[in-house]
Amino acid sequence: MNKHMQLPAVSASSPIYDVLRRDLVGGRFKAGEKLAINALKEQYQVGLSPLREALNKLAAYGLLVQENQRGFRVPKLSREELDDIARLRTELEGMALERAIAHGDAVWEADLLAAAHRLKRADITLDKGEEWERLHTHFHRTLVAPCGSVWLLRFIEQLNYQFDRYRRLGPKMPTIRQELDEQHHELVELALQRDATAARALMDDHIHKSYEVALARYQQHA
Amino acid sequence: MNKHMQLPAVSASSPIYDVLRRDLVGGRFKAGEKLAINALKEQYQVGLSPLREALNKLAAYGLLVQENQRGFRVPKLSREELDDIARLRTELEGMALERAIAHGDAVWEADLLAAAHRLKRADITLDKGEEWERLHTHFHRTLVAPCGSVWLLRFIEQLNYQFDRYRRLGPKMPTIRQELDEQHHELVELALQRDATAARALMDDHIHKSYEVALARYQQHA
DNA sequence: GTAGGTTAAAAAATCGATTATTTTGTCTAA
DNA sequence: TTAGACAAAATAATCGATTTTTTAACCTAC
Repeated sequence: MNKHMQLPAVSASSPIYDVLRRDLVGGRFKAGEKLAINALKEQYQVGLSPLREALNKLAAYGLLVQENQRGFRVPKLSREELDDIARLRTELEGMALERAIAHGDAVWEADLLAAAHRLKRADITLDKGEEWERLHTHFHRTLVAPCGSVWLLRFIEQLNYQFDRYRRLGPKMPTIRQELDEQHHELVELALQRDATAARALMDDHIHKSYEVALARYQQHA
Repeated sequence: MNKHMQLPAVSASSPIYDVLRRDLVGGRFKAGEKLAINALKEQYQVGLSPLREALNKLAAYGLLVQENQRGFRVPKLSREELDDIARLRTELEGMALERAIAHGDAVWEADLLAAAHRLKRADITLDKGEEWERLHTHFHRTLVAPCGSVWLLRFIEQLNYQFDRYRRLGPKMPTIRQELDEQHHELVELALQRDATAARALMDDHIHKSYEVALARYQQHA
């Protein structure tokens, strides 16, 4: 495992919190939808208190909107917000990648290679979309992990969840995905070569391509 | 009021949440301290459910640490984290300020002047430290408000709360504070002149000076 | 005297029920 | 027909009590 710093515990390991976050990011709820708490209670087979606490956390985290005395709602999607998220991702992940390349050690290099390999394997045997998502998230996290800033990592994680709400609106697009997957490996190569400038440029392009996928899906979605 | 975008509702207006956040940022709890929920319940005269929901939100927001089945704890302070926060503040607020200067309109200019003036007034009649803090936060928020990025504003807000946990460790330092206050007015001037480069440089310096204050207090605190 | 294990006390988390608020439907009057 | 007021239903929020887990104290055996 990584020896990197202890995160200030964003996700207390409450199972219902994790499950709900996964379902929100994965698009199991419609954007703008109002959550019927009692229905959720049954659907997920949890008590009211743990459920409400999870919803509160998710709201603080930006994956739900809490309205005064009227419960919780799935945030709306908008072109403007997608642009915002993609732009900030570019800035923050670029920054983090540069720092990671400056500080990452041999363990990081090994982790990176492993994460990229597992991702490719999961892509070839392309069952289990959820498993691919997990590995994809893990790869991008590994890439920036040794950037040295706990807070930067937190923000990047948050932005990625938000971004995925758009990206995962539609079904897979095999051609563009293959292109993106190749970039994953190129990113590893550049990172191992410690070429921060080229890596950052590629990361910019990678996020931009993902953005175009997300945007297309968002526009089809309407 | 501002006509700027609807934030994705970070703070649901639960009164206990706001009060607790203020007290956490203001240093009414010791860093590392374990929160006794029943004591809080009495102290703040609230029920268990609203209290726990507030604590959960604060944990998701990074102002508390939630440990598996052992309640909530005030996060520890560390030199490394302070450095991290200050550095990220510099990057993010600099970015936001540049964008705000590019997009801010006449209403913004007026808001800025008003916020700076109120802050100075509160400083002269220097009673009510809490009121000064409110106005200070409001000034810095106004400065970057029209940056056009909801998420950037969220992250900056979060970082400022964290930063203030360090800055507010000790009593006022009149000399350095005066210097910082002058910078507030200079920031307004540069913003009105739309000199993004100079404004950003000044902001860098402003945050750096604040950082030195915070660091001194943190070191005295041990 | 210390390590390991058992029990008692304390605290956190959860549950079921109650209360308060909002939403929906219906009726009346203009 | 429509706007407004009222009542009923639905839903959210809160409360008090119970259950579970952790922490502390104590005891025993080595």
